[in-house]
Amino acid sequence: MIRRLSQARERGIPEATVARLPLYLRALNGMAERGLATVSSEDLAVAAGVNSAKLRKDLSHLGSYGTRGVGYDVEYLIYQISRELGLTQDWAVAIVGVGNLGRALANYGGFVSRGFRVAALLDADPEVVGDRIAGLNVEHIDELETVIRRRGVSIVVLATPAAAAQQVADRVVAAGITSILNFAPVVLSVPEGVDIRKVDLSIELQILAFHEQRKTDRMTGGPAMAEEWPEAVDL
Amino acid sequence: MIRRLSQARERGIPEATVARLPLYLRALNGMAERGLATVSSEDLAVAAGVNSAKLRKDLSHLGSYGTRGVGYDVEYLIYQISRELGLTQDWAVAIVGVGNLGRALANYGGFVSRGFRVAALLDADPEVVGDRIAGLNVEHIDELETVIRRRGVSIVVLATPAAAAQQVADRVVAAGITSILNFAPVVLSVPEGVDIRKVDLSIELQILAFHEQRKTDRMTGGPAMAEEWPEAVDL
DNA sequence: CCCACTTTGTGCATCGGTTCACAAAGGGAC
DNA sequence: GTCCCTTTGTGAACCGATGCACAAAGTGGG
Ligand SMILES: NC(=O)c1ccc[n+]([C@@H]2O[C@H](COP(=O)([O-])OP(=O)(O)OC[C@H]3O[C@@H](n4cnc5c(N)ncnc54)[C@H](O)[C@@H]3O)[C@@H](O)[C@H]2O)c1
Ligand SMILES: NC(=O)c1ccc[n+]([C@@H]2O[C@H](COP(=O)([O-])OP(=O)(O)OC[C@H]3O[C@@H](n4cnc5c(N)ncnc54)[C@H](O)[C@@H]3O)[C@@H](O)[C@H]2O)c1
Repeated sequence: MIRRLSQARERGIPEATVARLPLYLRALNGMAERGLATVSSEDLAVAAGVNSAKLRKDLSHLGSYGTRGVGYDVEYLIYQISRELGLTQDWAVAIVGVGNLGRALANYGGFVSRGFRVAALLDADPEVVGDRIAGLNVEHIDELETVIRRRGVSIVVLATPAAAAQQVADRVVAAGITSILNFAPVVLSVPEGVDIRKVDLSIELQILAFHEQRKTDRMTGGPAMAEEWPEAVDL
Repeated sequence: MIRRLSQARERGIPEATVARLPLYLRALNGMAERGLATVSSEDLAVAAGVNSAKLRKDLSHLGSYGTRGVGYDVEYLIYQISRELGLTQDWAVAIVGVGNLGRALANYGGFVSRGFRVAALLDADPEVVGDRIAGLNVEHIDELETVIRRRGVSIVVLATPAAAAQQVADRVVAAGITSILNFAPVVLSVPEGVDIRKVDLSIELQILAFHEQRKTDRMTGGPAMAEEWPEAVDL
């Protein structure tokens, strides 16, 4: 029987769901390696660290791929999620800014594993340009447009200093890129239609610090309520 | 006049707000450097890339620190947000797993700038132990408990391979740590009360790929509807 | 001192996302 | 074929977050 496309398919998958699909995919891959043929929403939910009702609702947005009384076919679900995420094609990624972080990313194996391929490394520093890292030549940022076109790059990872990030982002966007992963601690401004995701270590640590402070406050009997502004600063 | 503590203070700041405070703080620091004394919610919102009503509501959770008709005092607001986030104290951070990524993190300057201090580097590989990185000796993972206690570490950054992450997390938690930033692509299971934040490159790329696919699909006239499962796989 | 102007702080409607709970679907035993 | 058991898919209630819109508060000018 040809499976009916649920009306949910095509008509926008919720953003929160999209963000969890890679998690399910990772859990499923682990299960496939261990030779499991089917999995229940309950088991998969546990492996992915989410609630099983949420998992079922998420999957229902892709279509009706489970079998009541049985669960989901592991391989089939891997294929469906991969396809939905666009991982059945391979994506050429360029890393701009080959410093501490850029090098770590370039050398990172887990990158390649799932549809992503580092296709170019670019930097502005003549000292760095020409270096061979993870089998790739570091090219000069002046070549940006050419490299993007020639290698079919569609995702750019920004690992330059904060001061250069906006300027590089502008060039990258002008070159036709619409997907950017930004590691620099700045709010990038880009035109409508360009997707930016950011990874910000410092923000993550600050959020942890906030909660950590709450925990220790609670133990030591609450924060020092008095101290609001140590030396009264005239507003 | 002593400022009244709003009832919102102390009684839980929304998680979404907490996640944005570091953003406001960063924008404010930039403004302070440029010598601005006060800022309106509108200007600050633009600098932080959010809606101004949201910004005002966020700040209102900390207290009533603005002046109608004028805006917010930059220095004062920096202090209030810093205090709320717990950045007026300094936090000792340990990095476990000193490979590609761990090294980049250890060498990262922006780390120290705001209340965080890398206090220890730990690894299991005898080849790596003893290396001097960013002025710190890499210590053996066996010393974990001692190092955490002696240096007053309260936040641990996990940069080990995925396979080791859960095991290391267990030890770290047993040593009394309740805040972990995890770079390994695994769902860590930890007891109630332990906060985990994760940074997952691969997930970010997959989310970008999803949207990128949608964009190109739209241009090429929608996805190939027929192909649902290339070679019918028997369920 | 009053008035016009600016900008905050928030009540309220709305929205997206989560969770519960259950009817419907399918499998397997006999 | 019938019955029982398991598990999906989803309606509906709920919850937190967002954004509009405006009254209240404060500034500065005359
Ligand atoms: N290293 C980390 O662990 C870490 C963690 C979090 C965030 N970050 C952020 O990631 C970014 C990179 O960090 P890093 O430690 O690798 O810095 P880095 O200084 O080691 O490397 C930056 C690289 O970008 C290059 N560059 C500068 N301007 C450029 C331009 N216009 N075009 C192309 N390349 C340019 C430099 O030549 C250098 O090689 C920074 O914004 C940093 O704040 C780094
Ligand atoms: N490098 C990247 O750009 C990148 C990006 C995203 C995610 N990650 C993830 O970050 C983690 C680290 O990546 P990497 O590239 O630095 O890997 P790596 O192999 O270069 O480094 C891992 C380090 O952890 C150490 N280690 C192993 N077991 C340990 C244990 N039980 N206790 C303490 N240390 C132990 C190893 O000796 C090694 O030095 C991995 O989980 C990886 O998937 C890395």
